[in-house]
Amino acid sequence: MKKPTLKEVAKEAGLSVGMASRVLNGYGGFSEESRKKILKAVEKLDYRPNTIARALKSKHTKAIGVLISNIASVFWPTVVRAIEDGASKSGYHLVLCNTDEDPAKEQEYLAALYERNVDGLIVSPSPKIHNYLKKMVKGGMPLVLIDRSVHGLNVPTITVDNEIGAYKAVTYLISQGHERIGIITGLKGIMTSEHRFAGYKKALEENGIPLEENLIQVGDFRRDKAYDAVGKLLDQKEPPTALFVSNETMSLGALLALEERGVKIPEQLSIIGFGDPDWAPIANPPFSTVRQPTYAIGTLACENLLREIMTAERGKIPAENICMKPDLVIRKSC
Amino acid sequence: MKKPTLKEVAKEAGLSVGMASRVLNGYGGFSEESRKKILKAVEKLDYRPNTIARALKSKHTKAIGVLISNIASVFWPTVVRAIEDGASKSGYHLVLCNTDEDPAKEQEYLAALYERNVDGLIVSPSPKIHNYLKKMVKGGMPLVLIDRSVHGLNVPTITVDNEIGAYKAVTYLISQGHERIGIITGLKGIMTSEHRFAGYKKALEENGIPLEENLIQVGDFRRDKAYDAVGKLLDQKEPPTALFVSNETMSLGALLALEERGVKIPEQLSIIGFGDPDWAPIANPPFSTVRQPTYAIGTLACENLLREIMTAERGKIPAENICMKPDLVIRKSC
DNA sequence: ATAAAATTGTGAAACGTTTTACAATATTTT
DNA sequence: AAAATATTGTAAAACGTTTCACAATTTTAT
Repeated sequence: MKKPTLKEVAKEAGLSVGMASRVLNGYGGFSEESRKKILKAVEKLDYRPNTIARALKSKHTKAIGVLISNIASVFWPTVVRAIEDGASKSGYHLVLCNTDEDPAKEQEYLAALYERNVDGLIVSPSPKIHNYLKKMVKGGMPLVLIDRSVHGLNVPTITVDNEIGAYKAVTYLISQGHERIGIITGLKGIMTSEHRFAGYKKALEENGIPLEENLIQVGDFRRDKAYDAVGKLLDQKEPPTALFVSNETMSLGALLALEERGVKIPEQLSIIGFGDPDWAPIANPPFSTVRQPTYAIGTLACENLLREIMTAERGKIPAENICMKPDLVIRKSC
Repeated sequence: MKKPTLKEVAKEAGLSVGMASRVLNGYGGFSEESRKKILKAVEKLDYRPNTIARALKSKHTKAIGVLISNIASVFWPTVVRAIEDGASKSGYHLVLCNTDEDPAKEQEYLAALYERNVDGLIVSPSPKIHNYLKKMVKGGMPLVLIDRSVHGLNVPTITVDNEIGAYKAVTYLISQGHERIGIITGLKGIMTSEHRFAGYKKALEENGIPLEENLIQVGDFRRDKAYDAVGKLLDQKEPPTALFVSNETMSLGALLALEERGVKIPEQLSIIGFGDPDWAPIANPPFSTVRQPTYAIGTLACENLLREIMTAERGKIPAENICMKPDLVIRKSC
């Protein structure tokens, strides 16, 4: 019923606790004979080390905290899966937290994970309150930023070149002859949104197309907002002939709105979205996107974090900053 | 740099460690005066309790393990999100594990989580090796099963009535005049697959339609297998006029194959899938499905687990067995 | 055979809490 | 004013490991 302890193992084997610990951790000296005795006792009692006690003494928990906005939102499941794959290979566990872009929630989770003594953190930071994050880094907590960087925080950061991605997409639309190109942006203040918008702007500018206020709809990464935005875009006197949407979830909302209004794609409106969800090929019509290497992002984040954790001289190594280039996947929606 | 300990707090406040602990946990007697002293010291040193030490003594970690097949596969992100929402409300953290339906992985994770002293487990069990799970339950580990039940394991179980769901779907197809109805099943040996197949069978039987071997394609829940299955189905002399697909991921594969072959839906082939992914409304054509209440499943699982954890007389309460009824969502693919 | 070195083992301290038993002090009752 | 009771506080024992200092024993070198 009760978990056997090392003490009981030692007793069963007729040896001391220290000895048992040594054998089990293959550290220090012991004879072949006592090794066998201990192992036999372990077997007999079905002993399992108590990670808690170990952590208390050894200072590491083999757990890493993952803070993202929402696991139920496209992009993240794959990233988290990649992180978990990497972590479990090295015997680490994932503690998953959803912040919903809410700085208060983020801080709460950070504090809790700190109390929990996780060995490191992979965080997609919310727009505000990075002070606490900085404090943790200063306090020696290994940290890797993912999807968004934080100014003044010198830690490994895995991002996607959002500007390039958006730029490529909009440039492609322009090359197809479009001049009135709408955009549904992401949540204001969030780095990815800003960069994607910057890419949009740059593409227009380079082609001498003036920015037009009412072609710019501010979204919030959620489906319904994009759905509404499409309405506003289309109900104008001079509606856009093409549309760039800033993330997968909003692409869904936009397509839904267009479907309902019976808008012919790409005849009446061309559309391209940031993020390449698995449904893109079977959308109506097959949906053109900017694809980010989701799994790779997770893998890199995990690798970098584990390296941080392992490295004794933490902080001395200049933080690597990895920016992945997204690809254009042209299907039939433009 | 170093985390301050309770000892240091006590020293700063000029009181004993025991006193500090009492104040912080609001337990036992202490004067208003010493309360203030302790609180001031906590403030000053920015003290944070060490969860590890607390867990070692108090025997609970405020962590729950979640074992699912794959977080990157539809259905699970929402379920996990729901679980996390429920857990965090009560101060619990989630340790996320992907088993890939692999009994070996499952067992490994279970053992690790046991060593980690999680307070409870939410598990979607893989097809084999439930012995270990049973052992853990006997050992007093609170457990809630999700999506699949295990014979002989008397614990709360949250499932979907897969048979009814499939039955409804296939019955609907029959009502539309179809007689040659194909199925792409899930992975053999997994309860959900079997039940969905049973529903398919039952619907056919009730309508006097004989089961036809070559209309039954065994899938594995993965996209590519479904893609191939569609090929095999369509290349027959007498291809089916309707198709039932056993999960969301495979629906994607099937639709992709149909799209590539230029099969007109629903004119040439009607199709309906188990599981209602968010892309269903914008598929080509809008995709009819059997919808399961994903978020609710997660919420219920979490509620039941927390109840198990809280309940002192664990095991005495007869385990609740919740079976949710899925709905048919008819769109335009049939 | 003795000294030196290497090996194998023991016991106890430490990790940071919670909690129990009990001591000291203050308050009430007679 | 003394005895009984209630209130605050302390000190120390747990929790289950790891690890350090050292004791006991064996092996090797002289």
